[in-house]
Amino acid sequence: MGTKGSANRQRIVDAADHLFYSRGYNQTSFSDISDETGIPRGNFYYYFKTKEDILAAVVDARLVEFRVMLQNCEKATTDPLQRLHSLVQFPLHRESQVLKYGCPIGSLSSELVKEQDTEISQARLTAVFDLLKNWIEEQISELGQPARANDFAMDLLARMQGVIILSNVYRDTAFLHKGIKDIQNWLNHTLSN
Amino acid sequence: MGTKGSANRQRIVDAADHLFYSRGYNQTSFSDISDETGIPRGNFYYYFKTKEDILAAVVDARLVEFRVMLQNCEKATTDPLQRLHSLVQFPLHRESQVLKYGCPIGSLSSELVKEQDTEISQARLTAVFDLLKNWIEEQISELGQPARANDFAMDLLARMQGVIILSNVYRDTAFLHKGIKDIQNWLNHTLSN
DNA sequence: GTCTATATCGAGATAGAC
DNA sequence: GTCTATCTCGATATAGAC
Repeated sequence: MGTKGSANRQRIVDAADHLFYSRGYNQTSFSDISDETGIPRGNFYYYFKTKEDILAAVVDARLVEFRVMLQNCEKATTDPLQRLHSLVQFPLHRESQVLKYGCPIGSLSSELVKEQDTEISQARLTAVFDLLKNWIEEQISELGQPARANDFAMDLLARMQGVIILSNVYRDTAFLHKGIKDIQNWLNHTLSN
Repeated sequence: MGTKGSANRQRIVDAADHLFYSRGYNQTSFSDISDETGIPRGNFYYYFKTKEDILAAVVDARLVEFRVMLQNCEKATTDPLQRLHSLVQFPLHRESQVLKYGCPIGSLSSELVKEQDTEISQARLTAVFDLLKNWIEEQISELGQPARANDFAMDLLARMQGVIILSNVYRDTAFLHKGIKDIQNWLNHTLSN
């Protein structure tokens, strides 16, 4: 175990990760996390100074989760276009959660941009978007179109967020599938120049 | 004044509307609304039984705001395609707020889908999306393509939400403008069949 | 390291005077 | 209709025993 070892710490982060996703950060209390882990409230302060510190740990955890996801996209194939397809399909592997709770980074970001105080977690949040954005840019560059990489990455992220939001609001599984298919068609069309 | 008359009631709704948008529903307290209006907390309960009742009134107010916006789109021109362009450009008229707080209906919806208890406001929220969706469908039908109306309306809403989310997260004014321009190009291209 | 007990604060909500 | 005073609860956070 490193500096962040301890099984209990990890259990707290896991429960918080799940609860922040399903209920939202502000709607999740220490009691909720305590109920889910069986670890008493007061104990949290041995591992974290504040609730915001737990949030930071959760965001770090999501960063790791997304890195793993991207690595899986890379393992699947060496073709950058296919890798992008792999990324786009990812929400389908989490379909029921996406329909119920939206995007793990998009919905959390939306909640945290409203935060008046803390600007700290703000930077952490765009870090997850940046991770995806940079990875997409790499794939585009490998396709020999580095000049379009930035614009394209932003467009792709925007489209995915839009499809997920609408699917979530209407709990519309058909639209989620159709929206992703449309993005894939757009991928093929726009990257074959 | 009708059943919902009273200047004070209106001032409460106006302040809540603004605060729910800039801070979020759950992050806005009665004290916040009291500070902004000068009306004491206890007084709110003369006009509303619960905080959720205030939320319902705010959603109703946004419904009215969006109806007015759509009516303005209709006044501008009789051409359905131009009316859609008018709708798409709307976020630019609220640019600074959109960059800071996102979409008034999108961000509120994202916050409220997480609500475990109340299913009431849930239905109210999709009502605003439905208002936009139905209006878009009307325009498409008038263009003689009623079969595509539903799919097209969902796509358009998803694209706008996506562009707004990314603009908001990165506070990227250039992307907001570019994203809207891209949607307009897509509008022209896809509706000229 | 782990747990209980408790402090402190601010939230939504109520009662009742004026 | 308007205002003050107050209730109750649950939130984050702390102290200190074991």
